[in-house]
Amino acid sequence: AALVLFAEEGFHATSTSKVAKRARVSEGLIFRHYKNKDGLLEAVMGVGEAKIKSLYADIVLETDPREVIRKTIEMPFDIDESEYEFWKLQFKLKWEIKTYNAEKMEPMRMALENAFKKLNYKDYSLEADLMLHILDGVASAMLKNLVKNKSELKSFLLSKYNF
Amino acid sequence: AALVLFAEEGFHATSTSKVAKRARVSEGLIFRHYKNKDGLLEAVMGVGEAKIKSLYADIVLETDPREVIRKTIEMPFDIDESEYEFWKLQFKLKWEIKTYNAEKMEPMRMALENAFKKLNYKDYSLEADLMLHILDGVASAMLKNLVKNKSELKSFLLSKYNF
Amino acid sequence: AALVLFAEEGFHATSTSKVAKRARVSEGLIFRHYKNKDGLLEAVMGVGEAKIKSLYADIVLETDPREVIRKTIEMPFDIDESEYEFWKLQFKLKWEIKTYNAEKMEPMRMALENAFKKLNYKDYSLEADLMLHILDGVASAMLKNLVKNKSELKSFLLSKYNF
Amino acid sequence: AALVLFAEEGFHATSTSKVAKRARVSEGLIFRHYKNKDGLLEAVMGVGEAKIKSLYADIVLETDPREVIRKTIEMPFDIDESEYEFWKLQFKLKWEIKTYNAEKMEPMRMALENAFKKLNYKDYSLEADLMLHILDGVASAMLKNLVKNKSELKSFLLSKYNF
DNA sequence: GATGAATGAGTTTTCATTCAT
DNA sequence: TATGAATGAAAACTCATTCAT
Repeated sequence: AALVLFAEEGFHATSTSKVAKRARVSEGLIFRHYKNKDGLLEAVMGVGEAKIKSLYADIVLETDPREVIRKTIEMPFDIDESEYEFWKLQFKLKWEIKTYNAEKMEPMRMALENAFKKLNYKDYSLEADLMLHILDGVASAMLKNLVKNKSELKSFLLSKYNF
Repeated sequence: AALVLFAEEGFHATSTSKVAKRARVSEGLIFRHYKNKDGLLEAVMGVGEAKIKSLYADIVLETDPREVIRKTIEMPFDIDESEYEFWKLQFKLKWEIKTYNAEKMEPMRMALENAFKKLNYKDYSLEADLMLHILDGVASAMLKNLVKNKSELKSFLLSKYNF
Repeated sequence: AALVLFAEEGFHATSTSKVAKRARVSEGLIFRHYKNKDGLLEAVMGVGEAKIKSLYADIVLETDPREVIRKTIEMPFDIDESEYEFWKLQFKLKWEIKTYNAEKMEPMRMALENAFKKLNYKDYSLEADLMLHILDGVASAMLKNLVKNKSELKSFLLSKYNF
Repeated sequence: AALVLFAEEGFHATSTSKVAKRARVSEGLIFRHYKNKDGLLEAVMGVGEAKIKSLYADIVLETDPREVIRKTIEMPFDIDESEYEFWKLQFKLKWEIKTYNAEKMEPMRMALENAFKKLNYKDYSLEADLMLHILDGVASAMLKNLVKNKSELKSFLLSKYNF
């Protein structure tokens, strides 16, 4: 319940009472389980952390450089719409919470850089950066429901990298 | 003051009393001028609206297609750091506020689409979309201070479009 | 403006800003003229005082006892509907304001008592009291728009006292 | 606590903080239980509603017409002084609150009308109306402590209706 | 494990009042 | 005489959090 509400309205705009009502439990129970509203947020983000890591793992462990790039591009398009709320929250929090750590991305960046290097891209480091920015932009747009035809955009992006 | 604080902490996390203190006025004055906390937000966004429109105008009125693309790419890099707070707010609000309208972008998109068309890009419409997504991603990263070397990234992006 | 609003919404529920807006003057002006919100109330009531006194005068100065009673009964029915707001305020204030003095009524009561005495009513003092209570009740009902047919009620009341 | 204070000072002149202090609870609790200050008022009035209904019931269900009239006249005099605050509030609210419904009185009026009819009063409807106005006036005066000798007034009134 | 009554500090908002112009 | 910007205190209301049960 917290996940959905935090995603919909934002962390600060969501009261614990709202969360409790939506979850159909007493407000007190939240604090019994999570100590804090912040604790609740951490728990919600913890679930995310795991999800994100498993997503990245598939890419980071990939050895074929072409596959690294393909999988990276496909990643945002593979998110099931049922998980949009969850991801919306993640993206929102990157703006809302000071303590949101950017280092989470680092392994991904390294994997990408490596892939571009192996494929003899000149500015492999910049290529990696740019790709992450692109995917951030694309994912943002999709989560805000601003992309009408996703598969079209996906094919287009892939074609840009010779797929 | 509201602009800075809303950008720093988010709209909901900023109390009107904080705004008043920062602005060195009484809290009451805020409500005399803006009626609501929401009214204050609207006013702050109104300033933004104007700024954005004038920025877009330069691009939308440009006739040379190559120039349209160059100017578009350069736009996020031309933002003065003193204006980062303002833009951070705009980007944050796109997530936080339900009523934030996406149609603001439409003229820009049309200008880009046209430019790509004139330059004989096959998927001109998708090219326009993608460019906007890229710039959204790049700008986001810059506002979050995640880009170390901006000019390098700028050149790199320009080179991708043959500049 | 104050009169109307105080009557409609009550003294405490009416803000000076509302009064100013309705009167189409600045809020400051109210305080220039009346010093206080209480001062404004006093001024409004002062107008009332005069009105009431002149109404009473006609009865108190009447020498014919029958006429005293007739005039007293007719008094609430003779109020023009345009003055209802004013009287509503007076009645409201009797409940709302601690300092509302009941002695205002005393001359009237004396006049009535005297009249009943002259007409050989046994309990002339109680007759006077009762008549004032009746008229208070009747006037209240009329001001609250609870009386459909006023002239009928008036005739009925008069007939009770042999008119 | 709210009942007493609303009665003493009026609804609008009583702050929720005053009510909380008097009730020796936190201010927040008021809003937890009643949602609004208006909600609190409604609750207070709800208690009144019940009280009033039970009072009326005794009269409305009475079959002997003489008894109906006697009981009606006696009603305001039977109010215990400990309940004056409560009734003061009811009377005050009739002026202060727009939504105060007059239909509450209707059953009483019908009972009275019927009684007068059975007793062959010519203008039975007007007699009923008048009696209610009288009692309203008498009760008002008593609640404002304007009646010195209540039992005297009561006997006097009863005698007027041949008791 | 779960509830719900209760709290205190804080938030938004209102309002009477002041004051320079 | 009149305005309107400004204020400070208080009002209504919210909310994270505690605690006895």
